Amino acid sequence: MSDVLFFHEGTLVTVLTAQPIDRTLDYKAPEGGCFAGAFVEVPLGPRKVIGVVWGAGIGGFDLSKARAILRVLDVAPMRGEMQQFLHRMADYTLTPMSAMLRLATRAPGLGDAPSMRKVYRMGSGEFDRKTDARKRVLAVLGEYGGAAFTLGELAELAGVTSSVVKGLVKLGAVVEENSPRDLPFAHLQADFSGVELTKEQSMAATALRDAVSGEGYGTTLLKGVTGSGKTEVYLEAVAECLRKGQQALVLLPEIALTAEFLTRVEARFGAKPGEWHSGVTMTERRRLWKMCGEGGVQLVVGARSALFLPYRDLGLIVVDEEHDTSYKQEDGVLYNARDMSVLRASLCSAQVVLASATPSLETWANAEAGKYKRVELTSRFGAAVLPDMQAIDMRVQKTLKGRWVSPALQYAVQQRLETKEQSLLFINRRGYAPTTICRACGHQVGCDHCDARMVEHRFQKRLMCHQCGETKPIPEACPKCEVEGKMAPVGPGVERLAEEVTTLFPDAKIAILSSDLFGSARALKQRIDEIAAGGCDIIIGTQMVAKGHNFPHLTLVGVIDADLGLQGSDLRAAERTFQLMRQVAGRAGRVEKKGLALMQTYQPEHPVIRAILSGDEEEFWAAEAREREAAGVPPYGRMAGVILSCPDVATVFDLANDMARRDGPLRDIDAQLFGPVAAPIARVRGRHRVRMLIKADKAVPLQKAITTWMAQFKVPNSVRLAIDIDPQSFL
DNA sequence: AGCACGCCGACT
DNA sequence: GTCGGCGTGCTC
Repeated sequence: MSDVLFFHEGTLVTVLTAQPIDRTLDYKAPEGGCFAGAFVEVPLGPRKVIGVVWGAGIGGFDLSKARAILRVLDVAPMRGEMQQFLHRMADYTLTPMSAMLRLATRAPGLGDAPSMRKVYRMGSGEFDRKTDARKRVLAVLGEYGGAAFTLGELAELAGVTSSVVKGLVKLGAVVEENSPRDLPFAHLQADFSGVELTKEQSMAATALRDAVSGEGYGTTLLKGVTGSGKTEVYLEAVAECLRKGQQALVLLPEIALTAEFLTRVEARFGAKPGEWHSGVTMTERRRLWKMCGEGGVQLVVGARSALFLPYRDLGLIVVDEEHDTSYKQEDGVLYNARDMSVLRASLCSAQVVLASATPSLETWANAEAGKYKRVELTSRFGAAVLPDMQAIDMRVQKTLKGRWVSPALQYAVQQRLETKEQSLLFINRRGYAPTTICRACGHQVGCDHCDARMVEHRFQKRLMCHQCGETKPIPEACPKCEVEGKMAPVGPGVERLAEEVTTLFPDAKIAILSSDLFGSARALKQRIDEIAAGGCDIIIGTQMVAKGHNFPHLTLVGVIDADLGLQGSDLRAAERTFQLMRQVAGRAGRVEKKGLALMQTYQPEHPVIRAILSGDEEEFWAAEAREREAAGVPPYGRMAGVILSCPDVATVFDLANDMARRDGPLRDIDAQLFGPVAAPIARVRGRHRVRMLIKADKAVPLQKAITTWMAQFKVPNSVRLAIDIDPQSFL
């Protein structure tokens, strides 16, 4: 830290706060001075806010207005590389720095005094009445050496009530002391337990270890089919990082997957890592945030926002299931955690491992171009092999109206029931039916606040809007023509499929896995564990079943509608369908039985369906790449979305049209502007939404041109504007 | 984000 | 005459 700027008391420094002010403000350094990067409390108007000393003061205002920094907070200062990361990411995503700082300080009570709690350890006092309970307490304390426990922990371990411990404190046999609540995490041992790796796995592990033990930045694509042991392999890279004394970060796409992952980490390294996601308590978050900066945590497992923790010495970032769309933040700051991981690693000379069975085209192309190394796992663990994959041609299958399971699929499920094996039926639609229509007048029930259809959720006996979450009762009479008893569900949903399956197989035990049927991640995890243990015959699930859950008794996967998403104007639809179908199919036959994956489709000759069935993934990616390159779209061109929303239609369209007319700065870099058009769902929560799309060559300064372009317009208060660099969907 | 300042409608 | 509506602008 010797090269970090120091400011003596009274010198002018500039401070970045998380307030939405698009510049830093100057303050006088406090008593005792401060370093650049220090977290400080500063006065702002009548309030006190938290900020970071960003550098030397800028001046250019009435210096008599400069106020002094109130105090320097007792947390590790922000490192230069973190400041740089926030800056670079702000420039890339066109996000104000204040919003970036908000991302980087998402821990509560940073300014609070270190919170203390009472702990209990062995004392030296002697006493006469050695009851059984008292002996047990002393035995526990003796067994763990000089360790200290909280009252609850100690009482539970000794099997006594807390009053026994308190009694011993009075006698002096146990001492009570204050200890900071924010303690370092348990030490992880890189070599706690070895794992047996196959030859292929150990070669992959060696490649990753070598990358980590070397100096400098690098990214590796770890491509492995489902069940090939990707996790075991990248945990070896984590182990190498721990041996070097550096910190590691593993990003997971969904918090439902963290519980299982934590167990695996504990088995491999002998202790639990730090955990970071929306379900973690405030106190634990603050502890982890502080320990990241002090080096008191070696491994963090978390959701995308874990990328903004203040690591002291980050050596490795693993992005598991790197293709997963949930890495793209779609509200607030718009960023892709996978891309930003690469940026962060390049600024702190760390390694990145992007793990996936079905990489995104961006990552595939970067590996092809030699920007990323590529390590591959081709064989599945143990005796399991990839399932047979077949299409069921729905044009020739006789399926009744309002029914979705074809005779061929029904037969395959029946066979599994007879041999007591599990089947999974996949449908990517929540609820009972996607639309509710009046058979008398054709009216479809829509949401009052959005231009979206209401989806029937029979389970909850309500209609729900999947845009804003609004629900209303299922109407008896048509809201439009008032004819009674003519409201009918149209199309399939996971609940309706379950109903059909119940009639087809009345004796089978059926489980539904849909994200909206579970209140908490824990409840969901418990249900998944029951199912994995063989607690049902047929699983019916939505997208969530595709993500990394292991069902060892599963030998059949049936995809109800493999065509979903194949048509439409979304450039990534083919890629996403391919990834989803591969992931779902990969669930079948994980242990010793070969699995079967059946896909119901109306277009079995579609290139994507053919690529999935043939298993020739490289050809699929190469073909997709050729098409995107010809069209000049990502990853061979750049795109940015502009989304405007406002309660008033006229205001938002007027502004958008004006923006489209005055597109000089965009033309200067030969970028094309498309739109404005109403967004696919033109009204959400009562706000009218308009979209524009900018398409540019890969090498042009797109962000700079957009900034110049935007500077021309005064955006009314009622209009919300978001720029989405590298949008996931172009609709 | 807050919180001030400031300029127009229905009330004691 | 004044209380208060929330549009606009500032915070070192």
